[in-house]
Amino acid sequence: MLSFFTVDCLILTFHEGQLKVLLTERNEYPYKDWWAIPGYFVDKEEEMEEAVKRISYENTGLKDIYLEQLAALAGVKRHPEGRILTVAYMALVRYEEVKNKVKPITNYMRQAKWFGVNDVPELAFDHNEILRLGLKKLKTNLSFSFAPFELLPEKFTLTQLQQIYESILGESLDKRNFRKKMGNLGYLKELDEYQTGVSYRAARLYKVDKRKFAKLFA
Amino acid sequence: MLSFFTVDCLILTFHEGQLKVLLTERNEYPYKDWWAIPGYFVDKEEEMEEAVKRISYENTGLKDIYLEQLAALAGVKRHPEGRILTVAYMALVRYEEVKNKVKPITNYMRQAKWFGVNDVPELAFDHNEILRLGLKKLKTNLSFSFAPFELLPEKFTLTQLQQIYESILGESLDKRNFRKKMGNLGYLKELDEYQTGVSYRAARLYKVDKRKFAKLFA
DNA sequence: AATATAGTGTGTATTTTTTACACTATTAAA
DNA sequence: TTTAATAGTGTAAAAAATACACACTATATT
Repeated sequence: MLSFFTVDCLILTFHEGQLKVLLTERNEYPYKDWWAIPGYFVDKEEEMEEAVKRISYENTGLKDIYLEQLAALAGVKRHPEGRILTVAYMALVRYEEVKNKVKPITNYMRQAKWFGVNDVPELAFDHNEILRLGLKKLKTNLSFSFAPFELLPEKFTLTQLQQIYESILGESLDKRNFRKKMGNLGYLKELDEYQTGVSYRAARLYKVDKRKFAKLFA
Repeated sequence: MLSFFTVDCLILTFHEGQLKVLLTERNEYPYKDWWAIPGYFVDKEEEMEEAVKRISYENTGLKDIYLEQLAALAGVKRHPEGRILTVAYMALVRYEEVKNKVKPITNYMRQAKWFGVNDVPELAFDHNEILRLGLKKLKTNLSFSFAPFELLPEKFTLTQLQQIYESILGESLDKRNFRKKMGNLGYLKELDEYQTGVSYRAARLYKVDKRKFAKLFA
């Protein structure tokens, strides 16, 4: 009589100027050998978000990540053994923090790999739809979401921030106008620090003032 | 091994200048005698949206209504017999079309009644949270959603439209600025018809040009 | 030392959008 | 015919968004 269902976790990051999604190659029926979004069954006594955190930890080695619920999908035919409802979440992670940790710790997945979001094969179940929902939500909420900063290191350059906006919106933005607007928002703190290790003029670093950000959207 | 879950359907309408929500008084354990959002179990072979339509039909007598999925809620303790996942939907209906039909056809509910959304008692389960999610979604998506027109008759006055915006946003708007902006959007068709049955100057009626609307948000 | 490369950093003019604000017109009922 | 209720309308100022071009800095390569 209890609910029996799965969670799927769309894990996105930003690297090499584009949004990337972490996919795993399934090693289990159904859709064996297909690429899929990480996901698994929720334990009977486990809160749904805990399950998502567990699954994303197993795949990225990260705890305490940014999560948003996307949707519940429950098509009668989505699983060959009969309807299995899934609740899809989206997680945003910083590439620098995960790049050496990514590997599926479970044995029901063969390998994990980052794919550019525009370069994703046909996925198991309705996982292409979940990706579509995640990208749409990112885009729709961009102007009042903390999401862009979840994809960046604590200290970042305005060019990095602009690249994230551009890849979420799918269009290029004017540099001067972008900086003017970001400045006007008032929640970016200009630091007296600069990029290191670049072979060109080092850019100034910025931080988000989380208090001011939170106050704006309270 | 199949998923077993419920759907809940937040049914909203607009009447007497305010948003109203349809609540039913439960006649069944748990939360017997509490007010609740209409909802019930999804049949094994039934698509989730079909279940929502069935439930909203049982409560409003209407078919073909506007539906949006809000969220899945699955707290381990939300049901005393153990975790029951629910998928919450929001339905928008026209008061004129439902006012004489509203009554719960099922026997697990005692009565159905419209409540102003700011005048809702403590509800069964996590239903106050579902209401909150629905109102937030309405507000967030207002500027690119067809929702306002789902609450109005096919032909409506600009004052009616403004009242809907005002109650969704929770603030009052300037009449001239509102009309200017609506005019600029370009999807309202001015008709050569006027209100009837009012004891003051009759207002002009308008329609939405659905094609133009769809084109704008494609 | 010269050159190529790549990304940083800045200002202004134009257009568009938003905001603030008050009176006249129409109708039905008293 | 007066009253009450709501419909309907324009303009100016401010703010925000957009379009647009060039010089600067650091490094790597030859």
